[in-house]
Amino acid sequence: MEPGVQSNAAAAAAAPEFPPKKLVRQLDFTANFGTLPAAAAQSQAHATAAMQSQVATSSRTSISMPLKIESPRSRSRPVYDVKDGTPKKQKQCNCKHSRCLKLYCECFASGVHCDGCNCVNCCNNVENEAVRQEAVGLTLERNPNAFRPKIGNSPHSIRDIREDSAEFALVGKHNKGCHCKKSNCLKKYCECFQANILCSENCKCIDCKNFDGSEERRALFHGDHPNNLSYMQQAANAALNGAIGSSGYVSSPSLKKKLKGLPFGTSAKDQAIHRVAQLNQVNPLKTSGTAPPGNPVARAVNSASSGSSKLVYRPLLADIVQPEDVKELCKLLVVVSAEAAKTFSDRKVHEEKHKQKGDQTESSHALSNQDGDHNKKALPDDRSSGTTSDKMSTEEFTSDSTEMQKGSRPMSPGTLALMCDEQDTMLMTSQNSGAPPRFLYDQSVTEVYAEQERCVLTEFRDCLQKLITRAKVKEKYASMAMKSEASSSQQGPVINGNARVPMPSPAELLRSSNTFPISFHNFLPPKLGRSTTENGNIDSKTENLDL
DNA sequence: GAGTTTGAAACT
DNA sequence: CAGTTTCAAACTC
Repeated sequence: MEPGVQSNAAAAAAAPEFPPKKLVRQLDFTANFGTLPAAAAQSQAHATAAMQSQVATSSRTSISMPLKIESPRSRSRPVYDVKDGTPKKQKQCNCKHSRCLKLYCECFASGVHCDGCNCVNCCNNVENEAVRQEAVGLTLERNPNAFRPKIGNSPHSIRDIREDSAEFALVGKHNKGCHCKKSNCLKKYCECFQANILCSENCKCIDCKNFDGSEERRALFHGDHPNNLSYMQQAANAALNGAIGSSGYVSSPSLKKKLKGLPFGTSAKDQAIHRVAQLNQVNPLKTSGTAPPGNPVARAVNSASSGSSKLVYRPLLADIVQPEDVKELCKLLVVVSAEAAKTFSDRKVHEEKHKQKGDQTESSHALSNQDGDHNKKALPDDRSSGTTSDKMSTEEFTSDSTEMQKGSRPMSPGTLALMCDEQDTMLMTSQNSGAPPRFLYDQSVTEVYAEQERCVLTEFRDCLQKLITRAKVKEKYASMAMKSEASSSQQGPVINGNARVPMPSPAELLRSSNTFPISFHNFLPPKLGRSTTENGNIDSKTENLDL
């Protein structure tokens, strides 16, 4: 073994100043380095360097900050197994000429020591910590943001992604943007693609096809590959777990074949798109402001390109769940959440009043009662009408309230991330609705969250169950329709249970059938008042909710 | 597994 | 800042 190449175990043992190698890399959507000590109120470069220094010397700071310097390269760890989604062993670099002291090296770029890598002359280890630190300094000198996450908040959040886009994209944006020229931003050469995000206006790519609404991208992510959904699920899971684990995302051989098989730049359609892209200069995003789908020309081409002769994958739910339904559901859940907060607050107020009343009664009658019973007696009777989980959530979180006050909130990072945008709104809503604000902030924020989460998840579950029922019914009808078509010997290609036959297609049959409602609207719960009117307009209860 | 392609990083 | 070189990963055969 070369002297520079170290063993993983030795590195881990000898490098207590660095986090364990297998730490899940976290997507820092906030990129919030502003939480660094005021003492580090220098440039961001210094802040980052100071952070490394702090970490390296295991010194001060109880401040919440990433212990590990995030990789600017989203292509690195963790790698998830494409089959079961479990984390695989991390990748190892193969550097030969950089001594693992430049950003070429994934490990170095990730801010971790090389650990069981196949590198040559590695200096990214404990034995060469001085050299390494020097390299870190040089790198930061060149680029103060070198070790910051490359993927930041998206300017086009979920709401801006076209609802009818079938493909899945994580919300995020490459801070620097990619500069791809030949990969159409649809290969892992592209940092955006690798991070499973759409190219943004930051990108300077040429002939980009990694935009929302891109047929090529859609084909790549949808196709008829049975595992594609699981890939997406995996990516979503990785994201929810704070990782940008796209590395294992397109790594399946079958999907590679699909990639390989894509007729990039060969079809007339592609040429048309190419021309449009060129008309849009390099990166269409830069000229259209949003995405090519916002560009009428590009949209037209995309639309035309999905011609009638092409086999189109149509999910069974395609006719049931309309884009507006998803939006609608989201709004409903927001309302449910707000309602839950309000209800919870009202209940608490009632409890307080009840308790005070009880105190007065007790004090007027006898002083012999023990104080310790007050809280238990104060538990409201009306809670008995609640569900078991209702009680549980309240009680178990009440016991945590002191811990919560200390700043520790028993909430998953995923939940936090999901709620970070909404929680303030929720609390404001609750306060404005008459709930004692101090109570919310000082005691029961966690309880409110728990209650909201419970209500939202319950509502969502109910919707999904109904959706499943609809899908089953539809599947049955589709199957029947196909059989009848087959028997009339006008058989067309069948994809996933949806026959593409001259006419009438099962979808048309289904649409024209009154047997069951097509629209998702129809089985959204009437709770809180339907949030859409008959003609599909959103009523005043939800229309001002900014999703 | 070797060779090629690709695009970020580094350099001029 | 633009052009070129270096580099290592992704990809192809």
